Amino acid sequence: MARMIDVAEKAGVSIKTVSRVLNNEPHVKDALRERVRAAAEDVGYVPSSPARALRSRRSYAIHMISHSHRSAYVNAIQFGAVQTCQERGYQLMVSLMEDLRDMPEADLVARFERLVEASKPDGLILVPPLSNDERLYHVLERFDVPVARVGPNNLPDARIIVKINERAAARELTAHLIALGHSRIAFVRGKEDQNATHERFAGYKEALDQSGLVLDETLVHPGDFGFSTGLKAGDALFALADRPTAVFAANDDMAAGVLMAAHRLRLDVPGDVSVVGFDDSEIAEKMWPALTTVRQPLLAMGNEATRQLIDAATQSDPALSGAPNEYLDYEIIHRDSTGPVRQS
Amino acid sequence: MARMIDVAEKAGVSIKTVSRVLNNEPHVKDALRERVRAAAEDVGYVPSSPARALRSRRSYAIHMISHSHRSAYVNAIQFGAVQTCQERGYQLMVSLMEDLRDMPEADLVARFERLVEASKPDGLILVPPLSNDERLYHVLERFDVPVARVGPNNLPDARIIVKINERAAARELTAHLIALGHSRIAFVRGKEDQNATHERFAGYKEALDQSGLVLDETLVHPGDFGFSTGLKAGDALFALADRPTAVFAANDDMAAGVLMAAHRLRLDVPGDVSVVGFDDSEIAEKMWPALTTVRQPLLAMGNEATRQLIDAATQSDPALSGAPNEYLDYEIIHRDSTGPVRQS
DNA sequence: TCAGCAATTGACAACGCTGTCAACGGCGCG
DNA sequence: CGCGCCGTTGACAGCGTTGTCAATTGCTGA
Repeated sequence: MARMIDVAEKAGVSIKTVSRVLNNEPHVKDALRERVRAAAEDVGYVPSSPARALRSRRSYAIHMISHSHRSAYVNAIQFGAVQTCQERGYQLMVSLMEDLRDMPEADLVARFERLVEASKPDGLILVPPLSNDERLYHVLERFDVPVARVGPNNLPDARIIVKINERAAARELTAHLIALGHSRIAFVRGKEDQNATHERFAGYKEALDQSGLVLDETLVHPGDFGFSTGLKAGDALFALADRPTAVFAANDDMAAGVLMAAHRLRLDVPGDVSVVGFDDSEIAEKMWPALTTVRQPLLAMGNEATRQLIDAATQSDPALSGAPNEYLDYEIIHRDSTGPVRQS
Repeated sequence: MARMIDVAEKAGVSIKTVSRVLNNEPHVKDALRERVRAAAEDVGYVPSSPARALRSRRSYAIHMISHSHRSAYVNAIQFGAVQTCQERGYQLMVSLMEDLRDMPEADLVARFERLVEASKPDGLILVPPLSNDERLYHVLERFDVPVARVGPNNLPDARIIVKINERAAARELTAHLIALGHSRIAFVRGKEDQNATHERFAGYKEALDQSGLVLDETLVHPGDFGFSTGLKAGDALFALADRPTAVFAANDDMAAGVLMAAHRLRLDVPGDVSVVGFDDSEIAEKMWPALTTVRQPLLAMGNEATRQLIDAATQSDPALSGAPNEYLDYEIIHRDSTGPVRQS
């Protein structure tokens, strides 16, 4: 309701001075600065973001794009993103993007053109599997918008990446199982087009190698990160004559499926079989038994992605931005689904 | 990049005509309309939303505000909201709001002033517990912005409400337990400041009354909708000399806690005790045993809230809008956590 | 004391769009 | 045949802000 001119009149200055004060620009005497601030407070001034965006070509908005598949993982990242946006006076907008593989290149470009051109976000946040999509990567190269990618990533020269060392985490978690005496450790893979599947599997394999164990291909099962494929994998694995004593599911949802398969067969967890997951999503501690898993600092990842985007947008010099893309810390969460292998 | 004037030049018309065509306004000959559309397509025109918003005072954005506590419930509603926004060419922005009770009235007003004035959303979506907050209700009355509230609601004359009949659902679910032979049915309450707690409890009580059962206050336990209070309630209830044979937790997360308490005591579910929840959140089918619960059409609720807001913003005549606030359909989902009472 | 320069302040245009209103042309009707 | 009306189209202003640049002020140093 109140506009800049109202503040200007109240303070007895020009509207440009008000603009300067409210944007913390230099070249205003401190006394005047104070007077203007007081006036703004007085009339309850709130800047109009459309006007600002139109004139300054900065929208003070970050746009997060996720695959059209709900997940606690994405939810947590988004939550972190909103937090940081709010702290810094930014807005978070969210969009869904259906499966990219079914979309012709031209549509994809058009889609992003609309998205980027229309609302001119100051930054884009991409989450898996979008964050590691090669076509999308190339399409976005054409647009002049900073992009932050969350999750494991193997794209060339992608600027802002926020991730943990999934391979090391998987290695560590597998090593833990081995230390408990397990040698027949099954693995349930996730979606094959997601980098997480490969990183986590690689870590699993490295741990086996380091302990001199051989990878038994019959213990590796496909999956899609969904509960039902975990269930299916569990059914298959537990039907094996020589049952695994531990199962590493590439994420928590599939671990829940494995647990259910175990329960149905009246197998004791962790007595008969240990189960671990990955992500420490919300359900991990709510399962029976509570799941040993790898905690990803998803909130912090959302925070960090947003922070870096805002910094990039704020600093005029792009060379300044970019705290190097180091790994965030993960943590192995020990709960009740793992135990020493049973002496038989 | 391409502006309206570029389209206008390409089509050999004035920019106002282009505006008319792209906004589907009348008073343009069909032939010309086609020519303009083709030109727009040709130059890859994308309207600038800041400019539109500035001039027309419509932002084509919906703002969803949620409590700063992540939940699958809110996530699902938001998902529905984005879907509909995207279909209708709107943007969804999300905000967090910390606990209102700790906030002085003045701060609350200021907060919303900033939010509503700055980005001028075409509508606000409120989810529990915000959607039933009385102070917030009064604050929002002052602003000229349509508000949609999701979830059970007892505020006076609140315009757009999207909900299911929680009381009837709770009654039906309880009746189901009674039909299975249960008579000692415990209830775990949620947060006391949320309407859902009271509606669900009321339904539970009505079912007992209708079957001539008396409500045993020792079987009613407090909670806060969180897993850990469910666990605590379960511990307490199962320690009772005369244990309940069924537990109705006011939401799924608490039901998961009750289940864990049962498992720890080596109680068989549903053999020794039946457990039900409410919401059919994502974890319901992933628990052991899979949870019997009430499905809320959360996606549809998000869709509906958004649809009504957009309709209200689109139609100039406010009387036209507002399909009356009827209940959306719920569904009792029968899974494996309920069974007949054991003959002893 | 006064030129010269930096610090401060303001006037004005412009961002890209839509609302208002005027101009134009064709057509029905007297 | 001419008047007036309606359906089309366009010129122009203005939404609220920031960028550019000029004007003013205050201060330093010769």
